Amino acid sequence: MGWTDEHGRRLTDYDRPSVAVDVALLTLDAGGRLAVVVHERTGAHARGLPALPGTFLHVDGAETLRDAALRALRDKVGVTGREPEQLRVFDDPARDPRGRVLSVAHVDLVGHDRIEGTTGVLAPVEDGTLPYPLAYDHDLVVAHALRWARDRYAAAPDPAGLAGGEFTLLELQGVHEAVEGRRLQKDTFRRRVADGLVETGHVRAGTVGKPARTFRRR
Amino acid sequence: MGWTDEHGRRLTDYDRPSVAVDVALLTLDAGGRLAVVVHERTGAHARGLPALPGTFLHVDGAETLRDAALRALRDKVGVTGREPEQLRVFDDPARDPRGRVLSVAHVDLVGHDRIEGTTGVLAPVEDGTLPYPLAYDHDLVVAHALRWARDRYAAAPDPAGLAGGEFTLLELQGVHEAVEGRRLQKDTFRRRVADGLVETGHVRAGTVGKPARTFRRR
DNA sequence: TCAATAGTGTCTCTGAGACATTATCTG
DNA sequence: CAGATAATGTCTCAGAGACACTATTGA
Repeated sequence: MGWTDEHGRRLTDYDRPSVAVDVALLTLDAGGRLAVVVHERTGAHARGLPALPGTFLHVDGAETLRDAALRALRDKVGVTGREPEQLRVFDDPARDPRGRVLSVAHVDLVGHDRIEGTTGVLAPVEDGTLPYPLAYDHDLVVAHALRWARDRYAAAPDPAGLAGGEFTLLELQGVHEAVEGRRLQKDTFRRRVADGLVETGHVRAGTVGKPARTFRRR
Repeated sequence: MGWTDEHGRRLTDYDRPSVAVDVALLTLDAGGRLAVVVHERTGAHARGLPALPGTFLHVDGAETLRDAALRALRDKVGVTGREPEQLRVFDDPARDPRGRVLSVAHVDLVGHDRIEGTTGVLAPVEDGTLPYPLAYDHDLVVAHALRWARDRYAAAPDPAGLAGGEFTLLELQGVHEAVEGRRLQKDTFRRRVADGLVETGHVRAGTVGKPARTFRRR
């Protein structure tokens, strides 16, 4: 790399920060409540508060941020096949006691079924706050992720597919209530999402009351 | 820095990327059209296409991304007193031929008066495209910045204050048409912004026709 | 039959969009 | 006065929100 800048120096003559990625992976717990996947750090070299799955960007090998985020999900909580989205960079110089570490926060939403059997731990996100603090500035990351998810769910019916492939309107409404963090009115909700749904022709039978029709996302 | 990770290594044992900030500073040119501030790079060590004002993050001294963005604006185009906002990270491994450089793109909107007399050059952003290509992936940055600006201007009247402190509704409409990139209907526009404005009590006199009342943002 | 859940008709309110009209200035 | 620009009355349409009613099932 023989390039020099306006002062005649090479890139590597300057001090560089470490760059990490952290992923706020949101999901619903068994009770249908919004939660974020964290991992307990119990090793000899990494103890302390639970943290979001994260890792350092591997510069050798030209890894992208997206690939690093996928690697963190796989290695830290055993989740694969996701498509995390960039949220923002957290750059408080004091955010990591080990040195100057920028964190490129990512966010994704995943169905509960993809979490089961993994090493991830669910931390409920009750009205925007966690039951215990997270490591580094990860509480802040979760707060941003939550706003991102709410914006997306306000704009389209279940964009992440948390309700699964086929669902009744009431099931879909439950997912939206969990993510958006507020109760919704069923008739208003139905009309809001109707355009984005296709009827499957099936019904959800075997319950008390009138069986509900099921839908797919368009 | 004695901290070690789960593999017993220090942070600085890993290869780290260079981190740059680039700022898409949007403004209106003399004709009231949307433009982005670029600078020509004519030095011996940096020739080529015009680029957005940018710089490398200074890790020594614990510089934040925001401070680096402000420094880039001051040193590269002579603009001060702004509040750039983070847009996203561009991380294509091939985006900079000098090596692995992540760019944290920022965006800001500034009144034309703050650009006059600076070393910046205005590149018009005609319906989202530039008249000539920019260095690196800066065309992509501008495209994202434009979307950001349009979203903000769709939500509130002139959030960046491009119209100045006191303006007529038609002047405000001209600013919004330039940023949003479409013609607006005056009566619809007036009602849309009315809530966010306060009447000054003055009128814009000395023109032909009925003098217009002037407003301030609330 | 009743209890429970699903689904819809309809009313109000708000805001965008558009057309046409009225108001007030300069020359 | 004419011409130009400012400002607004009013109509339509669409969507959110809410209430109440009807529909269909199991027990």
